[in-house]
Amino acid sequence: MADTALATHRSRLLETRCQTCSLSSLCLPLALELDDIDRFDAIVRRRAPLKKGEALVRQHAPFSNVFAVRSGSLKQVSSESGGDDQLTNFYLPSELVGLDGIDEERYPGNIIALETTTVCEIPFDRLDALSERIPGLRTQLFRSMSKEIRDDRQMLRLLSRKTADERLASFLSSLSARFRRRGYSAYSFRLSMSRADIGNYLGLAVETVSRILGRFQEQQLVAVSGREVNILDLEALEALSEGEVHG
Amino acid sequence: MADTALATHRSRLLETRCQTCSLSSLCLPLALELDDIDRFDAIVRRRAPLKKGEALVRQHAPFSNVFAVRSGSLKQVSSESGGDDQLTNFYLPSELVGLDGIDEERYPGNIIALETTTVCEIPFDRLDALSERIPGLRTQLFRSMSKEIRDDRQMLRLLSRKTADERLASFLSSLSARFRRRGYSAYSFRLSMSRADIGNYLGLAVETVSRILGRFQEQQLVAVSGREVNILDLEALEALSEGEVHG
DNA sequence: CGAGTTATTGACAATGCTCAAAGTACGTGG
DNA sequence: CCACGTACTTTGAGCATTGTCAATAACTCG
Repeated sequence: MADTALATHRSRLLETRCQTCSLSSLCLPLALELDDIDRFDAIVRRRAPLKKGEALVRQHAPFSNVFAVRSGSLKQVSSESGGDDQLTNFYLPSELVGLDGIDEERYPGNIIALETTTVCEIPFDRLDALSERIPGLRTQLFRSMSKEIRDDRQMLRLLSRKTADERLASFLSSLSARFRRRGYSAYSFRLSMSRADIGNYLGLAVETVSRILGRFQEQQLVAVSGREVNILDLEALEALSEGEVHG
Repeated sequence: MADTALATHRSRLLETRCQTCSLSSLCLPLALELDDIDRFDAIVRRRAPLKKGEALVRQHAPFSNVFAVRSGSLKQVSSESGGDDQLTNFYLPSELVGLDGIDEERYPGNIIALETTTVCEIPFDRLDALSERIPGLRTQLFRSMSKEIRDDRQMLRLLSRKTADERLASFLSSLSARFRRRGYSAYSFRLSMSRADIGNYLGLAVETVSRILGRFQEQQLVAVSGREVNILDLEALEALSEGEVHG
């Protein structure tokens, strides 16, 4: 009995250690030595899964942790006075959440689970301290932030120059690439976000999202059924997303 | 003779040291002890001024330095295949340029001087190493990057939700605030960027920028003459930029 | 199974873009 | 210092893309 409990306990610990985590090659400790991974592991806190719709952090709450997504997905929504929300990001497994709160020491948006989602909680002050002793960790942190800036700049381009069709095509091919990178199918996946979320993120009305998805289907680019997506012609989508005309 | 040369040399050194720099309260070493400022100072390289239109860095060039603007201003322009450029940022004195190149080890855009501009060049590997020994410097670096992410998210909101009028109003009041923070007039300044640059940045056609600036003038919000701007009603501009209707 | 949310579809309107042309500022060289 | 060429800015007219409003259809989950 005690043996079984212990075994269960140990296996639970094991499955929640960075070294055995399937995301280790994508996540923050990706470049670390074994010893360093252990040190990093020691400051990480595992959390109970979030249910769909639950908030991981609330806008304006004091900043103290960053989070790495283990499974599921989240959205970040910033509300301004006037009730118009802006969805600024979707987060998938291995991605780091909360880095935009460092500066003002508050989280700049609500982070909401789109489905059942588990995250690792990483106290930022300890991460910062550890990054002093582990240069590789510091590098990785700088890289994550730098990448986030670059991604946002891509998004600026999307919002300022792309047509509605190009935006949807970008969105789908980018999701496809992100899933592929994580070992999932690049051609067949389920959207965890609503059409309204997609529209909000892409700067389009829900109706436009719906219409264009319909059109893509007619054009045999994708097969969409509710939130289930099958990509039929990834190349064409990618071309479209870069503004190349299609026949 | 030798004395004079030495004196000149020393004074030139003095005027280009962080401790005597008028931007020290806004720039990277803002929170450091005197000793640490000296250590930071030692890795900073001063550069000959850039002339208007000159490139500080070219897109895709290998990343090695970040830069702090000392005087003047710059724009960042990313070109994608297909010749459509996206202007992603304007940089004013004390701001840090190049942080978005860390991740890919290439600069993601051309950085072009909008007028005669001087910058401090900071080798990133040395900055990184120094940030190991000076926690306050590391904190400041994280903050700068975090702020850049937050600013970009604000920009996403602007591009995805704001009307052309709101965008221009945001642009002007944001510039006003940035000048004020740097000790310049918040009400009277000269735009170093062209209407085309503004339009590109805000996701608008040049013609729209011109028309709306004209309308703002009719409405007595600003007085614009070429690139010279006088803000007549900052409150109204700020209200407008948040989408509040105006009479 | 039914209430509420989410998605689709249609008709119409508006904001901002494109194209075109003229006017103005700028800077370079004579 | 002025003249000229170039680049930048303004203004007008028509139009396209996408948003808004409205109604219906399809899920989702107690």
